[in-house]
Amino acid sequence: MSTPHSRRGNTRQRIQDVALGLFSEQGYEKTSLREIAEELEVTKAALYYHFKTKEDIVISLFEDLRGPIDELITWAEAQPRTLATKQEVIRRYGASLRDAEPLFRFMQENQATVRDLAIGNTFKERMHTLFGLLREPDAELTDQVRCLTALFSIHAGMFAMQNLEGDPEEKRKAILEVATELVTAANPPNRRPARPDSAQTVSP
Amino acid sequence: MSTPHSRRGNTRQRIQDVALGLFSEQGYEKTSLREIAEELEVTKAALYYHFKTKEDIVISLFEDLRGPIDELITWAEAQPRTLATKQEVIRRYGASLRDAEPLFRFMQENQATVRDLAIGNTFKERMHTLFGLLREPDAELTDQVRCLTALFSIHAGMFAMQNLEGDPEEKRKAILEVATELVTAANPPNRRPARPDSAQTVSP
Amino acid sequence: MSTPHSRRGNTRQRIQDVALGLFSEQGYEKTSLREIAEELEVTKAALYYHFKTKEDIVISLFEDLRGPIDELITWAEAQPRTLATKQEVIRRYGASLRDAEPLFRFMQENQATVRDLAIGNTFKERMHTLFGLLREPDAELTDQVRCLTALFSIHAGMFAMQNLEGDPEEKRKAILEVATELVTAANPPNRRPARPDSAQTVSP
Amino acid sequence: MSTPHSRRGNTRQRIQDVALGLFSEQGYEKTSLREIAEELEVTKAALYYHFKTKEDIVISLFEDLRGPIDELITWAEAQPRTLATKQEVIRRYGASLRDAEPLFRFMQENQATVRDLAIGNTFKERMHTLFGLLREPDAELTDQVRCLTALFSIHAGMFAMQNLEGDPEEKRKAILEVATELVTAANPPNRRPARPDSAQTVSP
DNA sequence: AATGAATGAGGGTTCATTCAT
DNA sequence: AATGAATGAACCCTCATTCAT
Repeated sequence: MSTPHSRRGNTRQRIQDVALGLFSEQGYEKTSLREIAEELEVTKAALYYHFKTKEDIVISLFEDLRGPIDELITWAEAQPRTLATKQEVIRRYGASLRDAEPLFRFMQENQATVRDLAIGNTFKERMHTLFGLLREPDAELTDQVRCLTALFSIHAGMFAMQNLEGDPEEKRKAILEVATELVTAANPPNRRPARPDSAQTVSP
Repeated sequence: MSTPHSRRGNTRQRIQDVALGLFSEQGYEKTSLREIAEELEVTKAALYYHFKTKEDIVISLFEDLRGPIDELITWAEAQPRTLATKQEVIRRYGASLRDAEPLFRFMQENQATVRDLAIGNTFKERMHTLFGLLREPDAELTDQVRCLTALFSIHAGMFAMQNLEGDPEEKRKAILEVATELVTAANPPNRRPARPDSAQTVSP
Repeated sequence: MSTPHSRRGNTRQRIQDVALGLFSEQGYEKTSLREIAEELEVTKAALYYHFKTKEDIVISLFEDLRGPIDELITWAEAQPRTLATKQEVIRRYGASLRDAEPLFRFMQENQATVRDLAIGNTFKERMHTLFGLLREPDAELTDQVRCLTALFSIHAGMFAMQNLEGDPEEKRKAILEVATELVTAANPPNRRPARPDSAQTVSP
Repeated sequence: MSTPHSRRGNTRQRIQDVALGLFSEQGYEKTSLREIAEELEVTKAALYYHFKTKEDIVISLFEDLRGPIDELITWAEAQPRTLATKQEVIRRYGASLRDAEPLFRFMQENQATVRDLAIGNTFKERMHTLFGLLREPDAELTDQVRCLTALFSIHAGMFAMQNLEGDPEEKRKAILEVATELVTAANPPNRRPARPDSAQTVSP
């Protein structure tokens, strides 16, 4: 079962798994290919048979995420730009994240690295597109911030709350609830009477 | 002004400045001491005259922040645990961040690194303490999330909004406003009617 | 014509062609088997089906040249050691070179490599034998140099003149003419009145 | 005298010496920095203190040659374009070569490498300039070949004759003599009667 | 006739760090 | 207050080669 032979055929997958684990645990730069190879009990050179560079491993990891998020964007763009749609975007985005938690942890904690990893920009764009789907361009600044915060609370929340007591699934729900609230508040039904209570920013 | 002579005596400071700049621009691991030294037009060895290790430079950077935040904590702990106090905590925290923006950007984008940098834990604890000052331990999970999100929106918002149009100072204000709202919502005056309507925040 | 099917049976030849092309373009060490395989759209392992080692590919290339040159030597040794014979040696040698230009370019530009490639010595010996056929052992040093230069001008000339304007075939002719002149000058008909002006080398 | 201490200050020079030795003995690609470092009893990293890259070592070696050859070119360009000048060019060029024999051997035997070493082109240009100083642009093709051959015989001759018996200095003289002859033959005094007899060079 | 998967050795390069001066 | 010279460890990556299939 675990002889060199029986492993054939799934090495690529195993590399991805181990790499993601280590990258998200220790950071990208601090994880060496030697380390990955050792944990897999293969040689570094074996990694290079499956991936052209270290960066290529990361790229392949991101590819798994691309699909779901692109689908989400495509779906949202086809919907009417209503509050209900936006709330559903939040919900679905949260679901995507749950399935890709380690990868998001990696992104979250290695932003400086991801930033110039080429794939990084791709992702930033996706985020910006999502943001564009939630906000109204002519809305007040505070509303824009609400939408952004909604998005980020999903990202950050997941990891920040790991230390907190409580059932993970319930925490997830709570995060989504708050994010939904934020989006809701940012998209008032009538649009004119810009939340009477809201900040003293505009209006007399 | 910038002759070798006029630099006398402030090299330590200059190292910190350049290091912080590069760390927050490129990330900690990707910034080498050689790079720092070159930008300062001194030798690497000179850095070691002023700092014992690379990590020591980071530590010294964090020290500038320690004071203000410790003061904030001390102050808050001496206040009554009211909503007003919590709102003031948010306000003051936001102010601290503005003064230390590059350092926070560095923290934000190099979490994986900062995490095992010893000083990292110190900071995490501070954050946790701040969090403890905002939340009510027996509050509902969503309220806890609100407080956490308030804190994070201050962190993340600053950088995420750099791409957004608009006057920086106004954006800052908007972020603080949303954060304040979140804390406010998380600390309802009466405590019973756990806002089902949410967001509408204040009201009599 | 170039479908996988039509290639059947001539892979060995194709490897040689591509290898020679790359070796002479980029040098032996800088050309990897991966590169050769990729250009042929086969796997590296396929190369090993046809050749035992990388060096073996080179050896096989040289083998094509061995024949013609050995014939030339055999022929020359059977002739009377006259000037006419020597001139014909030059002519024939030049002809061999034209047919094997890339291989000679490879030799010329990778001497350091060829030198310890085993086949290298074989070739050096052939060259020395040719040299022996042109020169008179008891001739003056300058005459020996003339013969050597004749040989080299054929080698080097071909490549050095690539940058020069002019019809390739005419350039070839010009090179051969000069080489012939050199050999002629090195083998004076009478032998005694060794160019009165020439070096003070021998003398009575 | 040979303690780590007494070596101080001349390491750079020692690296150049050892590197040139090994490069010209074994070839550039086959000489590893480890090898150079070991022969010097320093670490590879020490090499990088003195030279930015492996290529940089080669460049530094070529720099020693640049001066003399540039001087030669400058001098020649200031002279009248007579046969005597050209003969003197050959003489001086030969002298330069003697002082830089190992480097020329390296160039000669690693052309494929030198070709894409950046400095390689620089040198090729110098050679072309020298060639331009010897030949008459409107001369017949054979005369052009004579000039080129003159230049090459100096290069190649040096190494090719190493295997030949005889005093090195005398061999050098012989080579120069032949090269001079070639240049002389390529620049007939009267210019019209394009020597059909050639080679007999001098004559009264 | 050729592939897929892997290896072991080694490549050049960079790093944080040290220490005598 | 700072330098010049060097180290040791590690890095990512590439190579020629092997072998079961």
